[in-house]
Amino acid sequence: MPGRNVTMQDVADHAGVSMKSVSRVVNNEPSVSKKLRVKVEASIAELNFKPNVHARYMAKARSNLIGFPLPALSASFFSHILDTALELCKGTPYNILTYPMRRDDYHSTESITGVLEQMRVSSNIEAILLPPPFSSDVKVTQWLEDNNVPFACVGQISEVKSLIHTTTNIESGMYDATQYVIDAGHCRIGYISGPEHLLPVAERKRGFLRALESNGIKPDPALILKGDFQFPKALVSAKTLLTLPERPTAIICSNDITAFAVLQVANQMGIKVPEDLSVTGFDDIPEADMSMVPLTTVRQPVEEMTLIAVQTLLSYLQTGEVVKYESMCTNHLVIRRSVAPVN
Amino acid sequence: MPGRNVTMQDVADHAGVSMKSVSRVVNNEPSVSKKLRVKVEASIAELNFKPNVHARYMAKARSNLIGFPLPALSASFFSHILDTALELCKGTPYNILTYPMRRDDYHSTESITGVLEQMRVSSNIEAILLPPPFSSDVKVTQWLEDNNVPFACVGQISEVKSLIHTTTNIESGMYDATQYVIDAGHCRIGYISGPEHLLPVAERKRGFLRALESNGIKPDPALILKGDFQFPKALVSAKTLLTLPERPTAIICSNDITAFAVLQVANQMGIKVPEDLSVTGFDDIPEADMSMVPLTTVRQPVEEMTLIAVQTLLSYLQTGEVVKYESMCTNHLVIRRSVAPVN
DNA sequence: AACATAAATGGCAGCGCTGTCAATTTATTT
DNA sequence: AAATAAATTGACAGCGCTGCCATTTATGTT
Repeated sequence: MPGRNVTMQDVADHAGVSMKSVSRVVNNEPSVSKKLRVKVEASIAELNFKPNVHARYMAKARSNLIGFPLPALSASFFSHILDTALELCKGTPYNILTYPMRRDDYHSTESITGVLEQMRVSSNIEAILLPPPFSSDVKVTQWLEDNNVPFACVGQISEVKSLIHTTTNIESGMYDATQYVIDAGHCRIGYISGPEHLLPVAERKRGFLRALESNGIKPDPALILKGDFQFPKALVSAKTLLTLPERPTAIICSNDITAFAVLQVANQMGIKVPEDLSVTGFDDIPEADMSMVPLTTVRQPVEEMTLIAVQTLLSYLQTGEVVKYESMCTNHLVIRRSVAPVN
Repeated sequence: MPGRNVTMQDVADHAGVSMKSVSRVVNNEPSVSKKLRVKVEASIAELNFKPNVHARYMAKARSNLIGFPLPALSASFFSHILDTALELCKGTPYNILTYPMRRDDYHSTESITGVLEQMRVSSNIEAILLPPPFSSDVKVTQWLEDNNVPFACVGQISEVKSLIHTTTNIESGMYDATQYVIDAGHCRIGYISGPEHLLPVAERKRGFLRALESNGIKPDPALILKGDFQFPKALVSAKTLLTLPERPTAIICSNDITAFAVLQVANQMGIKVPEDLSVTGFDDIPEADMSMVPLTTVRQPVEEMTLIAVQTLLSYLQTGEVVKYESMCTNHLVIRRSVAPVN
């Protein structure tokens, strides 16, 4: 066991200055003479002093902590957000405190808000960076608003006003994807949706429908299925669509996972993609590019959204001013090889 | 902004008892009368008191914190570990503190240990739960040992003794996979390795080689390639293997990502899997099952390993005794559809 | 050179909690 | 019922740091 840790007082004694001076150096406060700074920094280095975060959070009225609830989901997506956010906090006094959520925790709104409450009260966080799927859960955002917790949403939309919502033109992203498929000559086009009570999911569908309409294609209810974004159910939907007497020549999926299911079922049935069936996804998860036939899909600019969300949060926390209320980033179609001209 | 938070003193005043009594109730200490407990719990509920973690970590000599460095990698794998670990901490005084690592942070050993040092000194963590890839980085484990930080490794092996290593019979897992392919009649078998300086990666290769040998197949150097576990390089390796004048009828990959690359290249070249080419992976990441042709691969029992690692850690922290030094879990072949009898 | 002003440093309380030990209440024994 | 032991509760310091304000030192002005 390592012995007692080096404290600020130790450094002060070693450098022959007051503790407060050490504190000033550590926190880069102004009005510190060069001489003092050099001396103290030497002692810090020699003793290998690291300030104790808990003590700091205790002493400061403000914790300088931004909470980030980390969903226990397959998660390159969240790593991406987190990575960007951490990068932005570098050089500011602020820090990200991740709150891993257990799977159970986000089935009920109650336990989500329970965790948020925990973050707020126990750890004294000053704001929350809210990633999907929480960012589009009205009950969650409502709770945050009711409790006066500043928060910024990444990548989704919600009716409740956060400090800032970063979102993308989801509707037109899906419109573009659909148009692209239509341009390839398809007109019997299947669609597998997700949990439509979430606004962004509904948006996706609207984009699809609008593209159909503006091309004079009447939506066929038999070709439009409801899914849940999960693989197992998507498998069933895909099979349903592909065993139709007159099956679609293209299937548009509301997320990439669903598209993978379509790919798998098609392959199993001997239907060739993209020759006999075109498929598109949404999200552009990393695996979309690693798929057996690389998936044409819509990419959300996660990094950009996070950047805006965190910058807004930081500037709000530091100045108290809100710069913008909503920011629309543009997503775009990533064309790979899962769509081909109709046979 | 929410006003001042409810403190333990507030609860004490409200209940008309001393602060220490509230503390006792909150911490479930013995020798608290039922009457007191009821009274205090009522006040806690009424005031919605939540203890401040920072204050607690300050006051306690021991922080009751286990650090978990969270690699910013595509990460259902880590969520799984985290989830299991959190579950196990429930009901103990211990907690997991995640330390998200930025991508840059784990390219150099120096910055990894920098982060670990940070965890140890700044947050006063008592132990570390070490997931891959850190768990097989000797420099990291060595550093932990040198600094007397108790740690438990999940899922890898390393020469440095941690409190406990949980690992699997990697070698024989790969042996089984190879044997399975050989049993299907293949004898021209390609192999794409990973970063072999990591022990577990070397183990995988040994298993492959041993299976070849015990079946009297001489390893062909032209068929054995070195990769880095990443998709782009795997793409190149796959192409190399499949454009060979006499190309292999099966390719064994040292991880699933690599196998995906093989699948993609084969598809692009019009080589049918599994009819014309059998492929196996290793790890059984969730996407293995969602692949266009579901991947036959070797599954590591992550949950079991985490369970053992965390339990050992907890019991060590609470009793000071070390129960075991190494634990071998068994992985097993998950047979799906990417392997078929040789044509 | 004497004074005013600004810059640099130090002293001390207190953030919210728990550990130690002392004070009080309750139960047990003779 | 008094004396002793056991259980329960409380008072207070202190964990390591920062905010506030007092003090010292350097800088500028006439």
